[in-house]
Order: sequence, then structure tokens, then C-alpha cells
Amino acid sequence: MEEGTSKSPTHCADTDGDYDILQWDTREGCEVRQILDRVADKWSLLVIALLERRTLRFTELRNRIEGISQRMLTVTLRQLERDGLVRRTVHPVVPPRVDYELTPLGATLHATIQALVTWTEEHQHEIALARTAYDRRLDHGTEAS
Amino acid sequence: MEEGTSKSPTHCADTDGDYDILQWDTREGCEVRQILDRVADKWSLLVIALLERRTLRFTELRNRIEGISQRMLTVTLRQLERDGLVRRTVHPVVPPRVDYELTPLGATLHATIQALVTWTEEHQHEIALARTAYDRRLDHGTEAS
DNA sequence: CGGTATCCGTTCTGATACTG
DNA sequence: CAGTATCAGAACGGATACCG
Repeated sequence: MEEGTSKSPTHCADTDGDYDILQWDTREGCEVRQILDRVADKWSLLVIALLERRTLRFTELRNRIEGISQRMLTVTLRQLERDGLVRRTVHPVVPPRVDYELTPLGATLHATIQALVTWTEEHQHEIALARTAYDRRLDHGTEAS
Repeated sequence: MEEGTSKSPTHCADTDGDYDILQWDTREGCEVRQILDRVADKWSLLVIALLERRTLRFTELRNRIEGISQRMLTVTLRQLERDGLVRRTVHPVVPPRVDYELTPLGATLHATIQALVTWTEEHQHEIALARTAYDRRLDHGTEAS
């Protein structure tokens, strides 16, 4: 796995003398951005949502997400584990058994994420309308002259 | 585990009788995921955070974000505009002047995002500790034998 | 079962050059 | 000023093969 660990923190410049929340992207703020990236990750959200309901085994997770490849599930799980959001338990039995569960920290994150999901669900329609309007405007402008 | 639904990679199997939020990844749910991706986008957040304070011109945004390339700022702004989160106003003056501002919809999104940012800030330390612990454990296991 | 290692096409993004 | 167009390099993610 060469990719999971070293994510380019982009850069971290400042210099305009006019920041605030922007520090998300500056040195110390990069941490926040990093975590935000993890949370925003395509598969992380699904995994967290599933584990919030109950502990699951590797294969159970894979079956439930379906679109995910074994590789990405592993990578995602490792990241979440490293961040202390998920706990991995290996049972030393003959057919290996590995359980994944949300840590208390992971659980609080899930609650927070829910707000965002709810917002999205509530405004889905508005956004769809905005897109349609935008695209139509574009078409008109592109129309053969 | 009759996941005999496996066919299209992007599709989702259910049959486990245990879904809900998982629909994020299924046909209709894809919309939610799409929007979530936009929100989660690296630059979108910065732009939204900045515009939440006040209207800004293209160059002002670029200077404030610093790490962003002109290309990515343009792309990001177009996406946000298309989704109805940002409004773009072109002033027909000689040195072109284009203002960007948050729409009411964009403003409500900002409020929602804040919760996530706050969570991150509050748990930054815990996560950092978890990472350190995880990495140390890894080192021990990897140590030359 | 639950991974890890590797190959490789696709996507994303930054740098650069040019325009109304 | 505020873009657009193009291109190359890096990152992402799937498929595949093999292991404890």
C-alpha cells in the first residue's frame, strides 16, 4: 500500500495577511483538512454508516457495499483504524475472523456527518433544479450562431 | 449471503435486508453522494467559507486561497455555481469585474459544514494521538528481525 | 477468510500559454 | 482582470494473483 499514508498535504502557504477559516489550508490547519478529507472520502462514509449500526466482519462489509473492491475496503478500513475511528479485532481461529466496529470517537463523528447528509437530502431537489437551469443556459449560449 | 446480484460494479446489491443510508451508493442515492463529493471537495469548502463572509472577486479569492491554481479556482467556482450554491455576477466594465457570492442555499450549507469543522477541531488531538499510537505499533511489527 | 503486492488504465490537477 | 485550452505528471482505483 503505497498510497494510504502519504497524502500530499497540498502546500501550506499564507502571505496575504487576511486569513481566518482559511487556516484549514495552512500549516496547522492542514490537520483539519486531512481529517475532512478522510470523512469526505467516498467509502469512509459508507463504512462508518454501516458500522454505526453494528459490528461487522470484513466480508460482511464488502458484501454490503458491493461497489467496493477488496483493495479499497482494506485501505479505507486501515485509514479509519489509524485515525482511531474504527477498531479492528482479530480472532485467532482457524478460518480467520476479523471484526470491525466503531470506536466512541467514530460514533460521534457519525452523528456529525448525519447533519450533512440530512442537509443534502433536504436540498437535493433545489440543487437538481439549479443544475438543470445552469445547463440549459449553457446550451443556449452554445447554440449554433 | 446470496449476493447473486453482482453484476454492474456501480450498482448495489441489497437482499441483506439491512440498508438505509447505504443508498448513497445506489442509483437514486448517487445524487446525494455527488453532492457530498462537491461539499467534501478540497477547494469548495475554502471557497464557501470565504464567500460566507462577503462577496469576492475572482482574484481576491485566488489570493486568499493561495495554494489554488487559476484553473482549479475556475473549475470549483463553476461547479458551485452550477449547483446553485454560488452566484456569479459579471460587470460589463473595461477591466472585467466578476463578483462571486454565496446564494441563500449556499449559506445554509455553510452552516451545516461548520458543525463538521467544529467536530474536527475538537477531536483533532484525539486523532493525532491515535495515529501516533497506530504508527508506533506498526513500526514495532516492521522492525528488522 | 482476510488480506497483501503488483500492474495498469482513468481521473485529477498544476503549469503554461494564449485571449476578450 | 478573468478566464480558456492544452498537456504532462501524479494520484486514484480496479483487476488480478498469491499468501497465512
